[in-house]
Amino acid sequence: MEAAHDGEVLQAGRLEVRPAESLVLANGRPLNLSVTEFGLLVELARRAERIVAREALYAVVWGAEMRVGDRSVDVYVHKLRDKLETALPEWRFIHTHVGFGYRFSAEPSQRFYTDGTTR
Amino acid sequence: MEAAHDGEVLQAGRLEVRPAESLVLANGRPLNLSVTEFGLLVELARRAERIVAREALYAVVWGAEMRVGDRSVDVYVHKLRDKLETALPEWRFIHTHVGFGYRFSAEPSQRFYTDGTTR
DNA sequence: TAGCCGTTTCACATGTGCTTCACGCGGGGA
DNA sequence: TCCCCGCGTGAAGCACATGTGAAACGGCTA
Repeated sequence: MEAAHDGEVLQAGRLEVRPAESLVLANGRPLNLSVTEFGLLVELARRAERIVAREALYAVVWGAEMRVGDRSVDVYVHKLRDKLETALPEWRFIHTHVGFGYRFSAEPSQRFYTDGTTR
Repeated sequence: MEAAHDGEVLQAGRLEVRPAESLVLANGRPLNLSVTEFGLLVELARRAERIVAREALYAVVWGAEMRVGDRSVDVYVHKLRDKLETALPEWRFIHTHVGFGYRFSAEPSQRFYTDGTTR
């Protein structure tokens, strides 16, 4: 069945998502997310390491077909990145694949420069 | 079994809840709560660190299904916060998760400002 | 009966979320 | 080079959720 996610715990780095409890922990501390933000994060995390199209995310989180030109997913990805960045600055979780969609994956947030250094 | 709470003692910071004795201690001093206030606090404390929906709280404390638009839980959360704040100003116990419900957890009542200081 | 206490309900204040828009930037193709 | 398209980002406007004080109500007791 589709909804057998009771004890489901999605982990990525120091991020822990518990769909059944509507709870997200960063470093063990609860994150304050809106219902939509939470839904989007859950669906992204469930599809970790895979690229998910905006239309697919919209369909499952908003429960409707995405209209052309609708930027809601983009906006909410931005909100999520904000909060995740604040809670866990050392990691990046949501990666853009231009023309395809987003991919969830915990990766160190190193900033590389042309000279090869990290600052 | 569900009701084996005889010697149950719920502790959170300097707050101690003893359901079997209908007693709540703050800094060792008994708190004066009404029956409903006490019931709500017990159920919140039993579910510490988890988000509990208003409907769930109403069901277990009032023993009935919550009607849409009923604000009782909100009002009693407010009453509880009042009394807890008076007794233990340094701690915050009941946290709101907009759209989801309340979460019980003893957390220092620090006020953070944009400049990063605590006043 | 008057008064107290706890509960419920209500109205208003405040806070937060959702959608949409506008602008900017950067890469790729004409 | 210029233009177009996709995406990042901040903000405005409205809707909704929650906080809060007080009135209304009912049972109990002095």
